[in-house]
Amino acid sequence: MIIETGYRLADNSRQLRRLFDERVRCLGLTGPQARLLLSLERNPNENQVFYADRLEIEPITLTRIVDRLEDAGWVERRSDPADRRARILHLTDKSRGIVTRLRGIVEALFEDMLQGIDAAERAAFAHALDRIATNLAAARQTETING
Amino acid sequence: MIIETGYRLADNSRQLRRLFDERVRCLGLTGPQARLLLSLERNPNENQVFYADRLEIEPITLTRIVDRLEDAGWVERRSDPADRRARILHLTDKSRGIVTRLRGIVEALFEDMLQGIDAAERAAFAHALDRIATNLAAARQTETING
DNA sequence: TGCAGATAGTAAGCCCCCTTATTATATGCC
DNA sequence: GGCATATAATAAGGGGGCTTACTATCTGCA
Repeated sequence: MIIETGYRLADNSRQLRRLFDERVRCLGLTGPQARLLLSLERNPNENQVFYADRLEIEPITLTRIVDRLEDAGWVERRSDPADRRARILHLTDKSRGIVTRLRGIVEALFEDMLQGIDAAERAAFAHALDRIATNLAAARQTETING
Repeated sequence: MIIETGYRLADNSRQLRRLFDERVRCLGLTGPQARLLLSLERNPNENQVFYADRLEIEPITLTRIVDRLEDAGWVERRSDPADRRARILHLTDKSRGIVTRLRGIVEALFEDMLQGIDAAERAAFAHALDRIATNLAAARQTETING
């Protein structure tokens, strides 16, 4: 029972990720690229470390994503006048119009996902997810300290 | 609210995957390699297409994983006498002993994850996950037909 | 029988993710 | 002021995921 629940959680999120990737593909974006653009709109004018932290990926991983987005004109790196090591990321005119569509895709996706689940169930589900997030964070913390 | 729940689901599963990857790493295995070994024990004597289907990855992806597992002596490819195109995958003496430990890691992982969630909550959670799986499968089905 | 279409496995090439290591710059403390 | 430490970004290199395309083989049907 526990095993099944664990596998089901992992499977669901893989499907969720795939569906998102498929739906943003028609915009010429990969999933991670779209996630960065969304993050860039929600929290503008930050450096690369900030967004790597937000997306929970390593800075080097973000660097490569930004490389491709910059090549394609979706994103611009500008020097931070206050810190010569840092680069501030900016949306471009090209990408600014797309982000609205991305938000629509995200909302539709989550709506599709939760269809047929009523408010009470959704609340219980969200609560369980919260607890799981806490448990997983604690487990990783323990790992880091002991291992 | 919906958005938060969607993001939380995606985040949780990323954490779950990471924790699994970290815990099998001390055995000298990557996450996908460990998942294949577990699948290989549960359903022995099948060909590569079968396991690709089980792990929900493309055959070419499985090919590369098997390449590395075979190089490291964790897995053996044998010709299928009934179909000259196919290769049957086998555990080796080296890997057979490890799979028990892998099962223990999976059980502990899911236990850690669900800690503090009582039986009724777990059942409701599992039920919601079922519904979500159905919804996501339906959405991907629609996608495939229309797009 | 014989050919068309399906299937098993793999190659090439792209993107994402990581660990480890390097360079340039900031910061903190003596 | 000067040095140790921390931080921002990137490079190198490996594993894993994909799409597209190819070969070998099997299967089904005329």
